[in-house]
Amino acid sequence: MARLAGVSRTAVSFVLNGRAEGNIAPATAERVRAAAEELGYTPDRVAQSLRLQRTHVVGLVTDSIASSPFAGRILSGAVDRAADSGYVLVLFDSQGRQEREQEAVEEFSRRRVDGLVYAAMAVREVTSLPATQLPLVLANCFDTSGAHTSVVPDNVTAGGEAARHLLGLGHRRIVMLGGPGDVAGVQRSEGYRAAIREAGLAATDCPVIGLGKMWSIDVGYSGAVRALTDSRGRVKSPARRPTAIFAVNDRVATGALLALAQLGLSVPGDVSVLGFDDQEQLAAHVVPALTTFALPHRQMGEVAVDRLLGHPGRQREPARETTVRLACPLIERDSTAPVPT
Amino acid sequence: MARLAGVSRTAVSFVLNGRAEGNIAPATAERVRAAAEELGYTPDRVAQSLRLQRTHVVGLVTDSIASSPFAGRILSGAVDRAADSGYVLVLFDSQGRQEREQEAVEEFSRRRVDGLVYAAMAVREVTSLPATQLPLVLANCFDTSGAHTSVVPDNVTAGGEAARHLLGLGHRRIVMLGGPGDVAGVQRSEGYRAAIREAGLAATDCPVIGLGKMWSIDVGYSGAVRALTDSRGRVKSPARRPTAIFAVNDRVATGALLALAQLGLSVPGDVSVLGFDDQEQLAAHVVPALTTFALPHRQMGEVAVDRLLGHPGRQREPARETTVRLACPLIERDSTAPVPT
DNA sequence: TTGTACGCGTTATCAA
DNA sequence: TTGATAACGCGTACAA
Repeated sequence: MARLAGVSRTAVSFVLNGRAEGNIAPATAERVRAAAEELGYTPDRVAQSLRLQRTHVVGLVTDSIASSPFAGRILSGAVDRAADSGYVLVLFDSQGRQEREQEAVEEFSRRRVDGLVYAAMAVREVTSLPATQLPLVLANCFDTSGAHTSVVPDNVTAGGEAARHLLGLGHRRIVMLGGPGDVAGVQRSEGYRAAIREAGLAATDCPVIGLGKMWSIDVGYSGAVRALTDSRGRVKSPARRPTAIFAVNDRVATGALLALAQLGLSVPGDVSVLGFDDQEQLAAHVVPALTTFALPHRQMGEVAVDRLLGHPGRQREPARETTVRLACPLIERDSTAPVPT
Repeated sequence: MARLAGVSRTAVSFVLNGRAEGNIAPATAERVRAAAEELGYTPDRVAQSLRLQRTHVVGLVTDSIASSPFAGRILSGAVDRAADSGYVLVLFDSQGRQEREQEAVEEFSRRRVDGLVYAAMAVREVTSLPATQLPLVLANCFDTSGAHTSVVPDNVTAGGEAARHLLGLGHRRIVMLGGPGDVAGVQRSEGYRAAIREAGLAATDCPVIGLGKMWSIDVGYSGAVRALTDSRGRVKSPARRPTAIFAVNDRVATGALLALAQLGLSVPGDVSVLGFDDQEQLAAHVVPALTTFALPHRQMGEVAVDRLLGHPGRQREPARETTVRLACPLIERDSTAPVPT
């Protein structure tokens, strides 16, 4: 390369790194650029990494990219932001096997990645973090020690909003399908209960029905059937049945929709259904389309690498809090309506 | 490191790379290992890469990890197999913007990745592949030129199996919901039609109802309503309505389930529903659970990197075909049954 | 069996 | 303003 332009390697390096100004004669710089263009020359990142002791690589390790329909969004958010800063993202998925996570981190360490993000596919407290000296930020999970900055969805606030939304529509007999059971569940139901209490309603009128910890469509289906039928299996009378269902997630809500259809009840005519997650391919497409809360997955990926890379977070304030809680905006669609009179 | 063990760098390198045998005195080798252990020393991959001119990195670029509920499986399959061979996977997601793909490939090239896999999230023909000298294999897509080896699901065979499964249960009035519309659709309907024809049935008894190209739940819902009701909006009589529905994917099948529930028809009592994809969190959890065809996403990721890395594919034969077609096994669950008599 | 010296492709220092 | 030269941390001929 240097040969072709008839200049020194130093000159080439300066020009290509934008430090030509004031160091290299404009004519020389131009010759260098021309030669680079002609040869398709481009600095070798490996050599650069060795020399600079910075790889411009961030490692992302996750407990399972495959198990969640959302995983993609946090990944692509992270990849995107990394790319914006000239970083590249290397991925490892432990399939939930802890020891593999440790190995992955060690491998990443050998590869001299500049930082690590640990992403959980279901929000949770992570108990045993891989040991490492590298900068580490947590996405969709947190450690109680608070040693690392972590970015998570604000489930409890959204849970409260759920209650207030339904209350605002006039509903007074609401059931929440799926209570505590995982971290997201305890947070959502906590916010929900608090808001119900604040509104002066009895917890017995607005019960939280536990659904175990597997919140799938079929579970939502049978939960809804239980909430809407009496002991003889008949649909409860309008005066006794709930007028609204707050489902802990969109899959449960979908199960409820299925049950409602089979029971001959209309949504939102007879009962309103409120979901959570704004699950792709589901929430917006079910019939009727679900009113729900959007989980900021993409944003979590973005903010995580922003923090890691030292961007103040693209917010006004440098924001040094160790845990950043992202809002879950309410997406109003067709499954909720004022209480039938 | 060499200092601590009191040996030369050569010795360290030999020992750590398993070339000690016959070159290094066992005692020395042991001292080296001990020292490495104590220091937590591990060879620097960056320096290694530079020296060996091999990075042990494979780059994966995709049109969109986020848009598909399956993406994760092909990713994690790829990551896994890469890890098995001491490779690491770097990820880029173009969000469908072509020019970004080219940039990504160039960046990967600068980073000296050892190979590339291009993964599409919906099976399709890829028209403009990023230009590159690097070894490249295609996952879930193909180029007509056949210049690259590509690994794809065998949709047409599965389409035929769908017809034969339903036919075998005695069904004679079947409707396929969602015909051509994307590549997967043309392939599935092609196999389906051929099998119907082979069975000697008239295409008019087993029509394929087009559903555009967005195969979502709501689309399946209205498609099913159309197929099951007459012009006055009443449910067709048992003698006239189809006894089975073959949905082009599980979301469409789910829409059909929703419609059937609202129309008061039971599944599989009145009509059988057959899906496609075995979509995670959906097919197995809908009520009733869907009989469907599993898309071999994880396997596609695995095979793609196997091919890339030169493993003959872990099959008996070296198998040099340029396109490997992976089977989509039928998963029998509860939504299909013999035709009602 | 062990150690020396070189090169991988950069960037950075410093003298010219 | 430019051009040698020295690292960065490794692997490996080749000499000892």
